Amino acid sequence: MRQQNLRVVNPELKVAPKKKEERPKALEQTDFFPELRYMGSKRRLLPWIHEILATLDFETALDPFSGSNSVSYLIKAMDRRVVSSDFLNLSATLGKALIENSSVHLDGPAMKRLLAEPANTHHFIEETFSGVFYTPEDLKFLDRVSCNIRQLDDSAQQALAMGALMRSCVKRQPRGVFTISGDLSKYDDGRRDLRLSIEEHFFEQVKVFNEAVFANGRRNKAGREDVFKVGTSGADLVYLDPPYVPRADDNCYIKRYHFLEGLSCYWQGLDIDFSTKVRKIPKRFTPFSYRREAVEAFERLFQHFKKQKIVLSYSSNGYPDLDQLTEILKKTKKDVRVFKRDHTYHFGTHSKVKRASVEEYLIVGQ
DNA sequence: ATCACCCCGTTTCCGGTCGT
DNA sequence: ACGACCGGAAACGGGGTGAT
Repeated sequence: MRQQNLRVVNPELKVAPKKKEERPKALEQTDFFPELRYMGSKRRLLPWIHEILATLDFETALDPFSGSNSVSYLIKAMDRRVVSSDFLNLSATLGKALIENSSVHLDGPAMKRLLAEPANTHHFIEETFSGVFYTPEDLKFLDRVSCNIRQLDDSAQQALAMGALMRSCVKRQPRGVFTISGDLSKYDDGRRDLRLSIEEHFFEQVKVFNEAVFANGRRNKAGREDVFKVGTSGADLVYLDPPYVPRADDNCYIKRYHFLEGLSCYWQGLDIDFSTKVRKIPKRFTPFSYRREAVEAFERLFQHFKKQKIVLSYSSNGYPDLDQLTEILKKTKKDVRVFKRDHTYHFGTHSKVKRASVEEYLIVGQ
């Protein structure tokens, strides 16, 4: 405890607690959300998104680009029914653990089974990623737990354990992306997360995921659907956070998170490209990644959700630009409003390099 | 209360190939 | 020639923490 805290202060005079009381309950719950270091994550924007969602009348929300599931988590915390989906299995897994699951935890018996030495151990991860990521002990541990996860009876427990395992892997990496490999000692700045083994992380992350589980009195769902195949019946709002075409770059999530996507299904049915240094899996197609197809993709997207209120998350970095997007949205929605907010990246790159200041948008159409 | 030091993010850059 | 695409990696300052 700090010295200053020992000073006697009249609690009535303190201002800070008053502020705390004013913070919405839903946002308090989002403090428990286990963030991945995920590209495009809206976690820091959750208070702003909450503010705008709170003005809208809806009972059931779709989140078909769920990603890290942070916005689904927020909407669940706002006591609405949530249907979360993504075309990545890692996102669907996080959704099953934190959105669909309301009550299941990883208890003692489950942990015992997860950590047991399996009868017939597979060595796929150890054999494939030796010298690429992690230590041999870490890789052996990943093989062991991966095998044991599939032996659990409860699918929510499986998802929770996989979520904890994925977050352990992310924390053990010096950067949030799986594009750097080999000798990563130059990135070692002494931080605690790099000193812990994946096994040590796993124990911590199981606790974190257990504490993140909550119920909101609704039957929430999480799945892995293409956005154009997501069912819309019964939903009155859709939150859309599609990948966007960057100005001069790509937005491929597989290239950054291939390891987590593979891990989430133990690379079942996935082809590994051994010509790549980091053992990548094939990129998955989405029209939102291509300049040629993005405009048409948005037209189809808005058409697909023509009966729902649309809340579209977007940034000034993207193509097509805000004006084009609002014009497209006006084809299916009478009332289109744009909320803007400056987004300063807390971390990141190249302050010497000139770049357009980024504005985040929420475009609401109803 | 101040300040040095530690932690750590994630977009953007770079150099290359491919397709037209 | 040109832009799209791809694999891979760098950047550097904000914010937290603990010692003083």
